[in-house]
Amino acid sequence: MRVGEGVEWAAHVCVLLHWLEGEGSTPVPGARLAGAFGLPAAYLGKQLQALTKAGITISVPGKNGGFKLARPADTITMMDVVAAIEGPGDAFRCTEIRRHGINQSRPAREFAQPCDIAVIMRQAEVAWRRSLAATTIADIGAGVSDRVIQRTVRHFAPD
Amino acid sequence: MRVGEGVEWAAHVCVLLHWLEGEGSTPVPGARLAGAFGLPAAYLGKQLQALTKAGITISVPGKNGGFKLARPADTITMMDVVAAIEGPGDAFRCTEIRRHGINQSRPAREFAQPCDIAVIMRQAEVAWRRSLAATTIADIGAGVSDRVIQRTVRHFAPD
DNA sequence: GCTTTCTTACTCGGATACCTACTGTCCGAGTGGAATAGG
DNA sequence: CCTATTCCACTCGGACAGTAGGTATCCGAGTAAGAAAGC
Repeated sequence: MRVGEGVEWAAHVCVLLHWLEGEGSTPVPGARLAGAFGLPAAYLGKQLQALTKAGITISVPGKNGGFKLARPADTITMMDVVAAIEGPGDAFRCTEIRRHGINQSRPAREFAQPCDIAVIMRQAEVAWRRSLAATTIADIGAGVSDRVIQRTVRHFAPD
Repeated sequence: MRVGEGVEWAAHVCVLLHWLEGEGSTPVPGARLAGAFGLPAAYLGKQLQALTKAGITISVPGKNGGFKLARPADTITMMDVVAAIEGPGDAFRCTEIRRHGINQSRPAREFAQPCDIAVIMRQAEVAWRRSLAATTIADIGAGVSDRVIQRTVRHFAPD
């Protein structure tokens, strides 16, 4: 089991976009975001596409275009970001192997209630999701000192 | 994010081995276990190897050999099984991208405390692990009727 | 000086290769039991 | 009849391909700003 690298990238990007947003703020180009973290711009673009499709960011085309958060940072949870990048499917997928082999000729109604193992795996996944949903993008930067944030923002100030 | 199919197989196998164990019970060959669930025997063998390395099962070589649980089923948690198959590594791995890009020339001591995003991802993973560790192999079969278990055991009775 | 048009540079978006890791398979080493030959 | 030996069938174990999904890259469509020309 492994979560893709894109999740880390997307989360950092969302936090950065949150720091940069304000009155009359302009969208931030994907290449600029990539430069901020030393990431390959082309591939980060793919993740930004996913965030946009999920309604987390908005993409603005054309000159002076770029990306910005689609809604307030305190309404975007880490779960939203993870789901946007990793996809909606569950991590564990029951293939109902209990029905194969020696039980393949059994009537389907004997398997009416879900497989216990699948239930347990699902419960664990729900716990994981709940934990991620408890934190928003706005929460994440809370522990970072204002000076560090200001220094970061200054890097993106118009020349 | 996705958990390998082997986890489902390993869990079912452990439950089955639990049902089959008893006074003077003989080890169950891997091919027999595979047949019970209609799985490819060769590949299931790979998972059984992992379970054995993790100390969950014991492998007995030679004629009348096979696999059996290494310890009481109520001391084997689902977390143990998942860790044995998926490996010990964390699902989320922080690559510290905050240090790259515009911050690459900053002194290391500015990043002394861990990245907030990594902390959140880790917390979620701990919740997942806790949930899995709360259920043992012995618990899983509890909801299954004795008749179904007896029927399954009979399939493995000596000819 | 103002408006309209055109050019241009910059942006995202999807289509296209690459590569790791999971999935699947095979054959050899080792072991225990059973048959057999000898005492 | 009992015992030691040999053989053999059965088991696991690690080494070897195949494939799906994540990683990385590129080039084209679209847009808005700005320059330039006309009124």
